[in-house]
Amino acid sequence: MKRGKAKSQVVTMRDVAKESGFSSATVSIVLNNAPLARYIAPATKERIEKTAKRLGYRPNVMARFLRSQRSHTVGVMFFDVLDPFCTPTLRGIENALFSTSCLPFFADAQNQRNRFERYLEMLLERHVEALIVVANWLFVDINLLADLSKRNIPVVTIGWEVANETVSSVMVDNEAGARLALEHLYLLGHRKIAFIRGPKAIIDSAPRWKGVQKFAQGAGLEIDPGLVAELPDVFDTYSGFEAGYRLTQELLGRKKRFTAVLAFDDLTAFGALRALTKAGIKVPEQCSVIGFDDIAPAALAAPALTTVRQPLEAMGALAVSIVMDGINAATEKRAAPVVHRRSTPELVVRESTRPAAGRGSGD
Amino acid sequence: MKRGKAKSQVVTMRDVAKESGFSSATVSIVLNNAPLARYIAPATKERIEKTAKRLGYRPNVMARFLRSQRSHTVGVMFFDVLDPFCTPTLRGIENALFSTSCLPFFADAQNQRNRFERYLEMLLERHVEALIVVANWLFVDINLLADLSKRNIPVVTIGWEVANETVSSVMVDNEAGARLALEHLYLLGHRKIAFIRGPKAIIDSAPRWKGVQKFAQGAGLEIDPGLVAELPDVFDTYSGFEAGYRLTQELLGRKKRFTAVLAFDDLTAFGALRALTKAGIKVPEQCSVIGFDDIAPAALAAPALTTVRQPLEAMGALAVSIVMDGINAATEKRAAPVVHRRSTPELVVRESTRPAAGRGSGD
DNA sequence: TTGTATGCGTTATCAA
DNA sequence: TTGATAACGCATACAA
Repeated sequence: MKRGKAKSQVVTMRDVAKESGFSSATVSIVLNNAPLARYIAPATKERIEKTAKRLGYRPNVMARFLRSQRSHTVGVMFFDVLDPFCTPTLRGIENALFSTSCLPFFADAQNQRNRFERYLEMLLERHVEALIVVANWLFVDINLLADLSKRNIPVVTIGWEVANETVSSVMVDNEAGARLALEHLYLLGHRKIAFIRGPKAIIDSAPRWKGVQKFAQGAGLEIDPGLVAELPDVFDTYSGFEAGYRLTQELLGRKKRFTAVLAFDDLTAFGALRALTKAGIKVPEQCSVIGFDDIAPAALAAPALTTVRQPLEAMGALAVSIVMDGINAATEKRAAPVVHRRSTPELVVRESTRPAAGRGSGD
Repeated sequence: MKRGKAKSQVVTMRDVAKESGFSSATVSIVLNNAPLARYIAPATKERIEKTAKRLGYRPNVMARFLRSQRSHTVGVMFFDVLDPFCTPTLRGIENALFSTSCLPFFADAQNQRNRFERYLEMLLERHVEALIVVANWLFVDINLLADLSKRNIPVVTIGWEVANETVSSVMVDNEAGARLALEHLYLLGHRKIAFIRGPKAIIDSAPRWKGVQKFAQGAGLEIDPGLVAELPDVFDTYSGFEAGYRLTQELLGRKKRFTAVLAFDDLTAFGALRALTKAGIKVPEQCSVIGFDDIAPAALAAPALTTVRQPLEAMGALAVSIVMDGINAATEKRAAPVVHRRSTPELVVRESTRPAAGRGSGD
């Protein structure tokens, strides 16, 4: 009944229609520049557009969804957004999404499975057109994600790969990255190198170690098992730091000389850095340290950390382009191809590495 | 016409109605546990609920919005999400929002005014029920936000305050924080202290400096103008680091002794740390450094940074509770109160500060 | 070149 | 205790 203007500050299409003197069908056609707009008189168009602007009309995405079945919305789910890995990835996703006029829903599982599931539910209730999962370690039932794909909702994971035929993924080329890191140390003359391997449960660990082994083999570098440590499978956000610290102390305790540490990731490297510093060993003068990831603190540390950079922003953008392809495929009733992309890591040389001390320690 | 079951994997309420043999009205009443559900036969309820579960029915939030005018969605807008200030804040927001079953849209202005405006537009099109703005420095036309408030969309800013009667805000008590920092140095015996003040354009700068001055006055500590530097008004994400580095070098160049540096924020402190290290001055042995914010890298640095902690997660949660009050007020047609909250900072003592060197440098 | 009518998935009002 | 029906804001098929 009473359409009180008291309540409704929101301008609807009907308001524009009434005000401009045309039907809402015409208004719809004009404002959306639909195919039929070809046949609308220019004067009409102009009048409608002007009143729309004057009234401050804004299309209602939700009402539109009811007809078009398009929500112009995607879900972005993090396993743990506090992981420094996530922020640049998020930036990359946001940036790429911006030009598609899709808006992302933000969800953070906080490494809890039930939160993950609840968020999946909420995302589904809101009919996201795609889902991007930024993953680090938590293990989620693959079927949950596969279910989405079956509903024709494209899913892509970043930093984690599902052994599954229905979910796309974007990961850095871990093997190449590890090779880059070791090669760097090798070219600086380091031969006694300590390694802190990643936890078994993390998917990146194996390929990184493989990269190390392959390079070592090719270069004739011997990996001393006495200089190899491995991170345990515990996953608080910053556990890598603590563990890196502890393992480096332990390595130091073994009384085997080493002139460089190759850490699983930057967090571990920071832990190593602190342990070395505490032990009175100067980095990089007496020992070099190299990390992996290039998270923000790497550039801030003193000494600034040499590391292998994951192109996280680009990976985020890549993920967006993959799901967008999927959305377009779905719209055109084509099957969305599932792809697994590998991005190329890059060596970033800063201050924590330098040529192996001539004589003095090594050899 | 043909309602092909080929396409629609989505279960609607009508599907549940058809399958259970009741009308969709009844289904709606039961599934929402509406007041009328009191009068529905238990057997009916059970049957409906079972079929709903069996079919995997999920309410469509958008369709629901059309009737209820509630989108169960809020906007979270960042000026620059790469600022380390943002991540914990985001976590706090997300965490508090989770229990309200509102889902946040993520928007990042990347410090660009036009992006900010475009996102505002997109958020409005999606009928967010509230807006939380996580701000650091960019200056946005206040009226844009005030407009939202006028539409009964509650707005709260975190880390930035609008000189305006319609937008709520949450900030740390900068004055108290600065006092905490200086007091810490003072109690450690430092008397020759260098200061790096914040940029004029940042709202936090003035109150922090006021806190410093007040404490100095109260304690009879002299602030040597020759030991005071000020960050310039440039705002790339990490410009504070560079500037802190440069200004510390300059301070060092003035040849005036100082035994501690009180930096505007952690980024600046990291810059100072590096400059000191480069100059061969050991921290904290020869010079203490204190920051402000307690961003993640502070705990990772070697030495770990002593700083004043902003309770960012709590601030995010507080912002959520403010807008939720606003939403509830709007629902009940009450006026939403505008509030300005100050959160209490906390001193975090780590490794970068220690008692002033007995003799040797100071005095 | 433009208008009318219908339906998208829900919920609220009214009848039965 | 339950079922028709209308309406939310929009876009399309069809009519004019």
